[in-house]
Formats: sequence, structure tokens, C-alpha cells
Amino acid sequence: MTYWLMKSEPGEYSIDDLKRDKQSAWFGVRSYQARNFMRDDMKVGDQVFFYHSSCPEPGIAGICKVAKAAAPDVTQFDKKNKHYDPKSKPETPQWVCVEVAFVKKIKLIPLAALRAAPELAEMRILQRGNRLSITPVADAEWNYITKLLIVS
DNA sequence: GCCAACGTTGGC
DNA sequence: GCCAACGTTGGC
Repeated sequence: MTYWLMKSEPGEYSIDDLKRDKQSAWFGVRSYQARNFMRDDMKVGDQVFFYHSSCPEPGIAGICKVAKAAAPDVTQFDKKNKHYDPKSKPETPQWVCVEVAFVKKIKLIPLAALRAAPELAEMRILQRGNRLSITPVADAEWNYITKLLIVS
């Protein structure tokens, strides 16, 4: 069992959208490293921090869990979709995605608060230059952060 | 295989 | 809008 953090721009898909949908496929990942995490390492039941990025208040906005193992991302075959990949054929899909299910929305834990915690100094998302949209979270980091959160 | 140019990410 | 950092592309 591994803990994860997944980034999403709330203008694209927010924790409120997931709360409404209850479950959703994590479409649109086009990074090999992030894809490999989904394909090889994410297991049904794994818990995930839902992180809001590229927005006025970046930070951890909620918790979800992996509800379905990786399967081909259908947006890669759709010419009209912005995630369309002409190199990808249904026989040889390049991109996969897991599905996640809503667990809870929390009072946002701002990025600045994460940075301020010495316990999280090694956290992947806080490292200089990190751009990966899906990262594993160490058990100790998960435990520390879940002590901070307030369900809202 | 190297590496410069380019595009993207994401915080500020 | 700016800029640092990174991944990808493509010429050689």
C-alpha cells in the first residue's frame, strides 16, 4: 500500500468536481513517469492527496482513493480532445489512467504550510523543480499531514 | 549519443 | 506576466 499525491488545476478539475462525481478517471496525464506510477504502482485502495495547482491558493484540498486500476486513457484516441495523441493507436495505447473515488474534502492545507513544516522537508512535491503531477508520499509524511487536516 | 532550442509546468 | 526548471524534439 502506497500513499500518493495527485495534482490538478482546479479550473480543470477540482475536489468539488470529484465530490459531485464521486468517482472519475484521471484523464490527460502525458508524462511517462506519472504514467508508470499509475500503471505499475497504484493499487486499488491506495489513498491519495488531491492537490490544487496553478491557482490562487495551491495546496492539498482533499483526499481520494484509487478505485480502479490503470486502463487506457480514452482521450488519447479522440482527435477533438486536447489530450489527443496522434502517436497512440487503440492496439498500442501509450497512455493509461486510474480512476479515483472521492473520500473527503478538507480545509485547504496551503503549499506555504507544507513548506513551513520541517517534517516535510524531503517531500517530493516540495523539491526544487519538481513538475511531476503524480508522486508517492512517504508514510511519515502522510501521517504528519493527516494530523493537520480538518474535514470541511 | 550529444546538445541546443523549444514548450510546458507551476509558483509567485 | 515572469522566470526557473525540466522533458522532449530534432539536427548533426
